[in-house]
Amino acid sequence: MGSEIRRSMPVLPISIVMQLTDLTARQIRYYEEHNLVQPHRTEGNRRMFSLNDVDVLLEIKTMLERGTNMAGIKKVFAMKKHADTDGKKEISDRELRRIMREEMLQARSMQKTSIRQGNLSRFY
DNA sequence: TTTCTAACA
DNA sequence: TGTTAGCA
Repeated sequence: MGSEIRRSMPVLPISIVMQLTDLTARQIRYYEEHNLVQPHRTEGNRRMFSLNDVDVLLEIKTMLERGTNMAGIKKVFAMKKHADTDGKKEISDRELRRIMREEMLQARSMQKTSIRQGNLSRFY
């Protein structure tokens, strides 16, 4: 899983991430406060993001543009973490399913997929 | 020069 | 979320 290591390598300063995602530094730091991304820190306390972090930020941006609020975004990401860890464990929160369904429909209605369908499809 | 934290005429 | 202050 070498490519995975590469994607997780913290090599991008916030300025680059801003250009890649079209998000402001304020927003990026705000999403970090909410644990949506966890960039590494340099000795000088500077944030260093990985390509995976950029992907997460882009997904957040997509959901934001669609109107999803922080609460909804948090739930979806919490679910994704849960899915990665427990594989195929049943979801208890109905609202979470509703948000997930909307996310799937939205992603499907567009040309790009904001969330890997392979990870979510098994819940439907 | 760039990024960081904290805070709000 | 923007923006600014004062550091590192």
